[in-house]
Amino acid sequence: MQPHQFFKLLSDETRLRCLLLIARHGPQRVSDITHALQESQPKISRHLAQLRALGVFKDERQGQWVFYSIANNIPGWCRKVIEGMAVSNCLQETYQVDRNRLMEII
Amino acid sequence: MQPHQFFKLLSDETRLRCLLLIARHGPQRVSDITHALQESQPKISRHLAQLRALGVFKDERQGQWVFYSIANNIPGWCRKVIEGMAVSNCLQETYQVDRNRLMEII
DNA sequence: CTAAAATATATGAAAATCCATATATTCATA
DNA sequence: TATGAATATATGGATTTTCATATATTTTAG
Repeated sequence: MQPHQFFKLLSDETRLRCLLLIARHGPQRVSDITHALQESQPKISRHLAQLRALGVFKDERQGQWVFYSIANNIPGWCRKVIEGMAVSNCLQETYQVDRNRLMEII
Repeated sequence: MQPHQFFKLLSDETRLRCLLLIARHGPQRVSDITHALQESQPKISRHLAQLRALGVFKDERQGQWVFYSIANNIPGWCRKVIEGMAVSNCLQETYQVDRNRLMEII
């Protein structure tokens, strides 16, 4: 994965919201992410597929649900960016609202 | 500056090459960046303008030349991403070639 | 000193490409 | 059949790039 490809994933706010949610709350079902972000299911599915296509996410079916999570073999520099974001104060209200909506249902 | 906006800047390889070059070699003239990256002058100029528009770069005219450099008031989390990249092993051959071409002329 | 030429950078306009989204549909599982 | 997830298609819009040219500064010729 080339740096500019990884950053392109982070350049879309929907993908960034998915990533941050999973970075902080672990593996999640598509339906729960869809609810947390209040976006359409196809939209979420497409963005998750992009994150998976570059190896940032992995997916795992469990019965009727598909769980997405951060792939365990992502490069160290990617992990550093993700974790750096999760702890920095750069995160606006949106991201907190997503987390709140998620925590209400899991 | 919102995280996804900053990452969008980094999502273009030309901009990323400009940024890394300046992160590691300090303020540079447009013409020298153009030479190091072997890209057209308008192309470089436009990408530098984007980096400046979001406050990542500042520019300073010195006579006939314009020097671009990293703005001194960028958010800490941006600086961390930039510096993290500069020291990581994520950088491919391209970036090293840019640096070599720059060092031949400065 | 002045006018013209050369150099450095920026920009307007057009073309080409890429991207995100919505809707409808399909696939997979229970 | 009902639910959850993925995909096909169409479309609007954004982004990138190029070409030609404009602007600003410095150098050179007269």
